[in-house]
Amino acid sequence: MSKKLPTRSEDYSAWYNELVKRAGLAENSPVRGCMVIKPYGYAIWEKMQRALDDMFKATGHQNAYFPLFVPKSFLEKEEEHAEGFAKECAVVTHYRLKANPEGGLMVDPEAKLEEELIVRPTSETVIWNTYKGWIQSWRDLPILVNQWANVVRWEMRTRLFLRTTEFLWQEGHTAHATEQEAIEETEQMLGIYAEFAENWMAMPVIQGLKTPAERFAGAEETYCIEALMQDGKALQAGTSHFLGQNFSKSFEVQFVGKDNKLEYPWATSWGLSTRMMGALVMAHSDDNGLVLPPKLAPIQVVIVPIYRQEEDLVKIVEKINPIMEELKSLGITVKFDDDDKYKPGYKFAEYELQGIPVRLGIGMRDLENGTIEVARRDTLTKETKPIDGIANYIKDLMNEIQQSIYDKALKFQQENTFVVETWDEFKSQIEIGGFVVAHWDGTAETEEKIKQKTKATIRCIPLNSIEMAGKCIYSGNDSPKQVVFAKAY
RNA sequence: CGGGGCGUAGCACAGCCUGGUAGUGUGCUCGGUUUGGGACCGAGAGGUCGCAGGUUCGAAUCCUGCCGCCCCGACCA
Repeated sequence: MSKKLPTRSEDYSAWYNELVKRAGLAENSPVRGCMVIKPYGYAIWEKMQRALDDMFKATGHQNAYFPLFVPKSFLEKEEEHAEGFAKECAVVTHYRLKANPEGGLMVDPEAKLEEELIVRPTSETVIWNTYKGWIQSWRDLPILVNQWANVVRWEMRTRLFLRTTEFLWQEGHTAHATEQEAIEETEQMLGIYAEFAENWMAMPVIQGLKTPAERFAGAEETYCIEALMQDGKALQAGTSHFLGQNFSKSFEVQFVGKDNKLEYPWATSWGLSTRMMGALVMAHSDDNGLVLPPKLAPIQVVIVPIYRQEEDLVKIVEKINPIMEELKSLGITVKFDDDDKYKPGYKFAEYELQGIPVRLGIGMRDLENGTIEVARRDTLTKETKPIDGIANYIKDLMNEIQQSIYDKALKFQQENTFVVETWDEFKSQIEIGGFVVAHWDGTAETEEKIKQKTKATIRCIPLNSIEMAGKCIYSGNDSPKQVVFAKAY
């Protein structure tokens, strides 16, 4: 195996795949389209889970768990939903194997299920079937539930983290007495996703609405956050759906309101998946490996001792122990790497590959001078600092790095967002990449034509886009506001 | 499902065209010297060459069939 990663600019895809594997995040599994998330990758995912879960709880949500299997009849109930997911479902048809006369095992034809079970591609149907039993009165509402789960979508082509057959996510499913309340919930959760992306992942996003063509199957309105990757392609990073009364009607869920009238509750659902791991990699990493924002780094500081003799190491340990304690008491996760199987240079490269935000180096020279070497992963800069007061310095540095990674990503996003007025400009800019802001006449036909001709899709209609009359770049018809186009993952 | 490519040591590959009984890098094991940016020297372990059949005195190499994987498209909250 070569020691160098491929470079980002030469072959982005190869760089990404190699990085995900080499940094110890995940690898392909022998099972079609599925991946193995390795301990280091999972540790980052756990930090993401924790951050999101805290935000969900702070807004009154609770966790619950619903079945993996969806009876086919459930999936059929909401027509658009059924149509949208039908093409990508794994289906359980039998419940038993038996010995094959020719060796090995075979499906027992006697054990055919009367009704096929679908491995959930999403849980709206099982959950609304359950909510039927939970909701009778306005007093039962709202229901604010989230589940952490795995889902299966049988996509034709897969990519580590970005589109795997099985993936992990959270899906929130809420029920409300009024339309207004449900819309507010949808928007609130989108806001939480945006806050998570920007404050935790240090990844700026555009919040917006999907066009009807890009909407979740069965939703009245789909809100999303869209991020820009370093190769100029967009990535849908999270979605929040206003489901109207589609599911409550399909599953015949009704409640008696304060006015003693029967009503259908209003629903939302919102999800964010392990795809965010891919986003994290593609948003910040460089040719030396991952760059993790401190808030999501499983290890925030690594200390590498540099020594020749065993007694030198003892001296270093003596010096470093109180600093480790101090860092821990400041809430910083720190690892001291005295593994003598590898040389310092090897360790430096390895921790850079893993994106550890700060590396401290300490050797005899430092012990004499009362100093320590501080290396930043994000800027790849090194400086020698006095060892006194180093813990507090590191504490501040964590915040500075978090901010600096965000600023860099924001600058990249801004520099790669282009406003275009004409079809020619549009075509050439889409080829180059980035977010392309342009007028659109609002029709599905135009949207489809543009997609066919350029492979660009409307990523979203930004929530903050201002009303500004113009002409559609494709049809020349009137357009009330600009939308964001891009090629997407 | 279409178009292209690949299957040889843990990993990455060469060898195949022109058949002669398997090699390089890296990783691994042991010993020694090293240690402030991926160390060096020496010794060693590790492969039914994807599977099945055929041609041949002889097949990783040629032929046929099958299986698997990757890339590009179609598909994709």
